[in-house]
Amino acid sequence: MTNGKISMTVIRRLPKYHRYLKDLLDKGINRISSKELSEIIGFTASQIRQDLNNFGGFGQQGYGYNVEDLFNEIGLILGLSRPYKTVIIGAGNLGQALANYDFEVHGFQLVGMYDVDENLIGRKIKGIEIKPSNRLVEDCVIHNVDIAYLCTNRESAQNVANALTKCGVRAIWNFTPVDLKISDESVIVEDVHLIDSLLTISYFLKDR
Amino acid sequence: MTNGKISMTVIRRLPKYHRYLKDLLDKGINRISSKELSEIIGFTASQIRQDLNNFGGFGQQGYGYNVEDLFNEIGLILGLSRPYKTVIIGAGNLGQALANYDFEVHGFQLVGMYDVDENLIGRKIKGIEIKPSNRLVEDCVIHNVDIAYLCTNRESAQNVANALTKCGVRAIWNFTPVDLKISDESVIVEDVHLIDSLLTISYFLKDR
DNA sequence: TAGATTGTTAATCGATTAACAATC
DNA sequence: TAGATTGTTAATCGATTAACAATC
Repeated sequence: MTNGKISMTVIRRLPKYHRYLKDLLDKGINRISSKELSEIIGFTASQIRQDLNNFGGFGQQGYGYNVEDLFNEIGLILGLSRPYKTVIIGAGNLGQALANYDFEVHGFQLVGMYDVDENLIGRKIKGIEIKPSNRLVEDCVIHNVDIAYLCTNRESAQNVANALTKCGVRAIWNFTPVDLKISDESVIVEDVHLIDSLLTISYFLKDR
Repeated sequence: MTNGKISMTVIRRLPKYHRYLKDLLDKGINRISSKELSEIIGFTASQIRQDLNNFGGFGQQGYGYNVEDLFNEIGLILGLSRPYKTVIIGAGNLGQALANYDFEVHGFQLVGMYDVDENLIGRKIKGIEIKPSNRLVEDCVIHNVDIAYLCTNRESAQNVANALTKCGVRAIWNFTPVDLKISDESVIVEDVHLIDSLLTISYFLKDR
């Protein structure tokens, strides 16, 4: 199906399809045309058909798409068919917030939390004990961790990232305001630069 | 300078320019060419010159750009010349994390935090007392709040958003997994859909 | 079958890159 | 002045939209 040359713009729309199809499913709707989906999701019908046809012909002429089938297909495309092991580095408010999100339902299983703060070490969040950061590398190797949620301060970010790439972690979800330099190109870095997002707001507010 | 038809792709790059120029400034570098900036920021030199010339001719032929001037100009473009008043709705871990970020240095002043949880109401975060959510509308009007950080659960998100638009809030920074429906088109909504970001990671991990 | 809607090709639009004259 | 680098136009590339034949 997928041929590896799917564009980033398409990939970034996939989670939105997934969310809206879940909503439709929960509402008991089992059939939808690209035109109807267009009206609720806000992409054009043409774009929806183009996007989906990157991965296969999931629809049926004269009928549309089966909601459940399409939801499952997109789940497969997004890699939700199997679990991922995750760790959180930096167990402050943000790290704790992420620990409490229900990412497990999508297969993201939290196996460790780490911090350097003695006041946090030993505490349990969602059944996971916060451990000292010097245990991180060892644990990642033992547990075969897939994804690290990086919630440290800006100063530690690059060093922790370097350590993570050396112990087999395959992706870093980066919440620090640093653009990480990663030598291993197979490691995926997904940035959540909150300040960039906030400055976008102020751009639009400035002359109102 | 700005003519209102700047594309979203350009606008979303501005905060990154701002960050990198700050770094250069802190390093004491006061002059940079588009080529040099290109090498550290990762955009092409051509793109950098195109981007900047949307807003004015900030450079000088044969010389390049003055780092401090350019940093200040981009700050102005991003609307950082004046303060914004902000509130946080939902004072759980995420809300508290946002309260503790140093957004004040960019002029985002937190003036209120709200929650429905009796265990949280009355607590102080960074000198701000968490108040019951039924005080939100009144306070927004009194304080002339510009931006609301929406950190409620999915169920409350749309209702709170409706209330916010009615009391003059001009932007919503949306951390809920809901695509808000806002009738007032002048209200800016900036989504931080964490789950979408995480699913993008799993897309790339799936067949590795 | 007739109607509906897909899958897919072609046309358009917008964004990025390349090139170079202007000029500091 | 000569060299460097911008600002800006033109060329290319990629993404979106439109159109329609295929087909359920």
